[in-house]
Amino acid sequence: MPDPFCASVRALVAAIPSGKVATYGRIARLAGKAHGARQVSWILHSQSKKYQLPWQRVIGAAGRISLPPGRGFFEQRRRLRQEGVSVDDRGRVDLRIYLWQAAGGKAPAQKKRTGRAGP
DNA sequence: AGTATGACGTTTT
DNA sequence: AAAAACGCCATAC
Repeated sequence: MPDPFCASVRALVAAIPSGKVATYGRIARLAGKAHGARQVSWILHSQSKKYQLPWQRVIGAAGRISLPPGRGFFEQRRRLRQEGVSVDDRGRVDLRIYLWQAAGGKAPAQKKRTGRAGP
């Protein structure tokens, strides 16, 4: 397993807490490859079973399950719901609520004033 | 070695 | 808002 990227991806995915989700791109970036989203998906596809990874907690950046129906879409939806994640019938998840944000990874959002003084 | 493919993401219609 | 086009990059053949 001389592939650090692979190991990082596994560690990151394994670190996603139950009830939260992450996106392929996010994982890829944290693992060091800004454009490795596809590779993350490939890694999950090939090694999720072997390493017991919570692959269901990784979805597309649009907040939607990327897995095509017939390839595990329903299973992923079921698993997520079982963990308490609300999933739309079309596989949509509200990232504002369920997106996992690594501790210390992002600066705490400062107040984002609307720009115009209040009423 | 070159082409096709995909559990992606961003940009443009 | 939704769909298509384009870019990326490791595997498969």
